[in-house]
Amino acid sequence: MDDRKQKVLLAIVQDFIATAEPVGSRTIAKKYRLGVSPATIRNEMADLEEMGYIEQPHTSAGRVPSVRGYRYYVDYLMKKRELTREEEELIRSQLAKKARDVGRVIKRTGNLLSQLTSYTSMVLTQQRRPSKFKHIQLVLMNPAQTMVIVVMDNGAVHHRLIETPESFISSDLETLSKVLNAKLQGLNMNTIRFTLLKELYFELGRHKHILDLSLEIIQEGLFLEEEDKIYLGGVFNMLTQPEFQNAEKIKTMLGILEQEELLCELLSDDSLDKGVTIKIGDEIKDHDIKDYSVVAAPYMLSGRKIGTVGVLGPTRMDYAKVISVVDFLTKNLSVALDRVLRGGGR
Amino acid sequence: MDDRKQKVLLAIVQDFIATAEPVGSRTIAKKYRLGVSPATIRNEMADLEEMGYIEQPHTSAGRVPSVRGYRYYVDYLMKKRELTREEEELIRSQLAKKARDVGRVIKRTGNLLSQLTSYTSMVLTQQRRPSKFKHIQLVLMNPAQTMVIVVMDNGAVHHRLIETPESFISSDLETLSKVLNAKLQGLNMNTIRFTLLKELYFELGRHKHILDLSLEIIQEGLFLEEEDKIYLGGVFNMLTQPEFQNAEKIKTMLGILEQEELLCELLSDDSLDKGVTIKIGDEIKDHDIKDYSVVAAPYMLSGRKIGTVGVLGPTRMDYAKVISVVDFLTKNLSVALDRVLRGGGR
DNA sequence: TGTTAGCACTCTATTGCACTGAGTGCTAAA
DNA sequence: TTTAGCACTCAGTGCAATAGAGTGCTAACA
Repeated sequence: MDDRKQKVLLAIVQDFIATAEPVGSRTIAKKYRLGVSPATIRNEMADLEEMGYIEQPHTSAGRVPSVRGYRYYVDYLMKKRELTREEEELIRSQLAKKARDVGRVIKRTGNLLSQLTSYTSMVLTQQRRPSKFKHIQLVLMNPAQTMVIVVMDNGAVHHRLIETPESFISSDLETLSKVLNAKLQGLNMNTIRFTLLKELYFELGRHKHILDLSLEIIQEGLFLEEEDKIYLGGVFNMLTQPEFQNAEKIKTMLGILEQEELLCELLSDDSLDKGVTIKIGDEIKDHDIKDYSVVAAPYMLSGRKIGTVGVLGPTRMDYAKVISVVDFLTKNLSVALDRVLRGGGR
Repeated sequence: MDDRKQKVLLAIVQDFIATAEPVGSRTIAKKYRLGVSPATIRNEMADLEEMGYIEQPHTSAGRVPSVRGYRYYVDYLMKKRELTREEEELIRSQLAKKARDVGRVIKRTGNLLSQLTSYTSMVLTQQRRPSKFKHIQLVLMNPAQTMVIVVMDNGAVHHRLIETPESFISSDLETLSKVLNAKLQGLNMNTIRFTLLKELYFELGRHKHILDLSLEIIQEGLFLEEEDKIYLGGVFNMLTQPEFQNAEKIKTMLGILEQEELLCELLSDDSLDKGVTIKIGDEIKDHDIKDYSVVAAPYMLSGRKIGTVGVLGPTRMDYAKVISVVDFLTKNLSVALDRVLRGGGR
């Protein structure tokens, strides 16, 4: 692909990203000053179309980038864009706000991302680390109920309120807690099951009911927490994009957004990479999603990946901007999370 | 309002609910067999319009119920609808599924509700009960980090990981936990602040850092937990309704749904009532929402209201059906929650 | 006095049609 | 190789005619 073709392709992609209208040869000649006439550009465009980089919605319309065209643009033509002072400032200040829990930070991140890009943001939180039992605590809440709290070594805390016979008193529970803690310390599920159960039941047989429930909660902690949660932000925001004049388009889009599993898969799939990943149109398997692109990047906590941030928008999205925002944001998010999860909360 | 007028109004509301098209006099005469001619019905309709129960989109269109018309229908004309076997069965089976946590049940409820009604469901969880301190537990996770867990008497559990000096050992933390538990038992924030702080700091001065953080977490537990969370379901679902052919309508609707505070307010506002509440169109203050109605009802846990379930749909919604579903669902939800929060989780 | 048939009238929605303008591809000249 | 010129295509727009749904009113009827 010669130099001029690249320039023409770049012009088409940029213009289409900016206006959402098919781009004609005249427009390019005028706006992008390639020093040649529209006719020449038409010839180049005919070539580019043959090569599969651009398409024509109908005979009398201008050209539109194809998925392949976007891909070429993203890989070779696109200039890196730096964030403006204001954008950096906004991100920093939002993430610096004191936040009480992770959920809050996640939500704020999503909104921020959507606000900066005008597309829909997705934040996935992953918990993939296998965990071990760390601590159990039984707290008598009232004569008939006990709170069972289980702490895993990866910092997860599970709790549930259970019914207990009125005969229980605080010190019973304390003893029980102590024994369980001593016996189960640092074990994972496999180890717990075979060696210790009999021993435990023998020793604490009297409290069978509570023991059952406790073990069940521990089990949950060990097995079931590998769950991804996804947060979406700025759906309404994205509707200001010109492609969404049409009710059908909106419906398709909402249809995609309601398939949480699909989105989760989309985001967790990048898991290998460290940096920003870009998926364009039908590079994604799902058919519905052929007119959309996703820009995603993982975020870390103490060097370990704990989730992914992504932006979903039309294939026509402003990749340069989105990429820079996602990149900057994920880096700063890691810092912010560290502060919330560790420090004094501010 | 005489008997025949009621019949005409009923016919108009029913037909409009079913078809979403303005209803003409001929249609009523034919489909609803009132035994009079279209001309007579036209006279009645003119009266009903004058009385404010129906409206005409334009001169050559049929009539459409006004908010007042819907209100009259809901209050006086509507026949109670029983759920079908299948519907009841579906609700029962979905709620009977074993669920691991409340969030899961809430989500499932929302989806169920939306599926049954074809409108958007909203589930609000409220935590309005003032709580007292019940228990604090410090767990050493690794040489440098400690997990602080605070249990409130209403069953809320708060936790956070904090940094601790390496010199700490498990028994330090145990002592600390014990003292804090003994001193702070059953207090609310006001009491804690004045009497005990000095005493505590004197006694445990050596551990000032950890004490500060612990108290902060307790404080959060006491003050900040009055937070409502709302879950929305089946937004996409609702788009199958004929009013959403138009992109603008969809945007307005999504605009409403993105205002979480507004929705929360809408649902928490019914807090007084025990049963199903119906708000139609501009009976709701917010202007955007004038074409929508909300049917809501609270759900309970051990006799105390802990949240609200609602359905948001066009004013033209099938009230009879929605009301019966919401009613049945909230009643069963209470039972299901009880099982999850208490029992063995299934 | 209430009901009904008939009719003129209103207004929306649809259809067909001509026209405009953007944009192309091709050809021939520079 | 580039460019000017030209015929051609096709979506979009505006306009007029038409169809159809529904009304309100009047006068006749029971």
